[in-house]
Amino acid sequence: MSAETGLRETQRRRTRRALLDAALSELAERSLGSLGLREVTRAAGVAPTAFYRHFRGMDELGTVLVEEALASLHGTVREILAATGDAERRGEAAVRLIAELVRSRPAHVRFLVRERHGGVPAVREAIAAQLDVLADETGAALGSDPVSAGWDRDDVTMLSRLLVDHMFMTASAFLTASLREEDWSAATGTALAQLRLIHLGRVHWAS
Amino acid sequence: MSAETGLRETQRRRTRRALLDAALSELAERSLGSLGLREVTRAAGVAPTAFYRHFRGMDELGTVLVEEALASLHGTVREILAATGDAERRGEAAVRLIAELVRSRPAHVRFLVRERHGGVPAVREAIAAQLDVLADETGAALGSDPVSAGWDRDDVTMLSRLLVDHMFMTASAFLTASLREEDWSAATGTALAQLRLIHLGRVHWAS
DNA sequence: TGTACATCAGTGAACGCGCGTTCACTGATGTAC
DNA sequence: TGTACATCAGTGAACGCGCGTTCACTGATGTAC
Repeated sequence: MSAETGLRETQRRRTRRALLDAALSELAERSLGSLGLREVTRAAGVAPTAFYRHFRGMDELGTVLVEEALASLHGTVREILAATGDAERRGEAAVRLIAELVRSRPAHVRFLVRERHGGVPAVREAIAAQLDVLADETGAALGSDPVSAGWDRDDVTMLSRLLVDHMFMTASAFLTASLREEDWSAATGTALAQLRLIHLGRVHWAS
Repeated sequence: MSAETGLRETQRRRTRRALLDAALSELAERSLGSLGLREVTRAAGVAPTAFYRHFRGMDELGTVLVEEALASLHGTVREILAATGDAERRGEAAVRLIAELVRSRPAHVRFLVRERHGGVPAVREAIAAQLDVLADETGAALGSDPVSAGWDRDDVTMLSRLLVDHMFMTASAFLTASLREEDWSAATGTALAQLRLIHLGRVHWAS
């Protein structure tokens, strides 16, 4: 088959992944700006010098993590926007999909939440730019929703931003709650109620 | 007068403040976890060893910054909750007070926004604990508001959290917009519209 | 299939550097009489 | 007010350490014939 790859390439990819995973794992309790190259290679089980076979430096590894994490998020947002049914059902789908993202890729989500306002300008700006894109996509989806018929551009924008920020809020709550099932369902309930309240605001909006 | 202090004490306080201010200044583009003791003393214009006359280490300086920043924020929240008038007026007061806080203490606000989800557990937890207190105070204020009469505890809590998170959202938007007057007024408009929408949700809420 | 050579992911030693922390000190400020 | 002593904020030298980066290397994998 055409996707066949040699042993060398397979091993190369494995090491690269080990470096990225080691970094994500270290980032559970640290921030990107304070993470060192030697810490990553130590956690990945390779010599420090092996790092340079895969990345120019920590900045480049950071960039790759941003791309990976944003791809996960982007997929989830598209699924949320594609949800059908009444407002309550779509809200439930949104919260469920966010919960699934946090469960399946906790390190990616934590990375985004932490570095969104974090101390590495390039990473912060890359996340901000992608959130603008997500807000635009959300805005486009809202535009084709009868509830928002006749809304002007600024109002759609302010609602999109509120929803995107609420998604982060919810993701962050799930991360904090991730240990106790009881906290997890409380976070779900809170997020659902907030979406319900925002929806009521939309229904009665008159610009 | 009893508040009289000697030259020595005056100079001591000045150096301590210089260290705190130097740290806040460095934190404009960095995160606390990646900030070193020598960087702080260099920026403050004192020898590295002078640091130990004031703080046990960087952790203790971080703790003091948390206390200072949260005190600023707490004051603003109390003023917001004390605002009177109809919903529109109270919303305007809230956004104006947040804007004033960002203008008067940008470094404190940036510190809170950044370290709220940042890489130093002790700082993150101290901020989270204080935000719980602010949410409780907000909840108490909502409880004595006719619009929320008859709301159950969980609903008041979810709204308080939404409002506190929205305050952070708004503060963060002001920080990002701080350079251009045009962006600043756009951020004000967005925040006001979001509060208006949330208020509409409250008015039509039925648990 | 077997052989000879090329590639290149990962290694280990070595480097210069800035870090946090210790220590004994200095000299201005504070205090007792 | 003047003198003798105590305090203590800030200093500068020194330390051991882990960092990022360089370099020539090794040996398994890939390729050409």
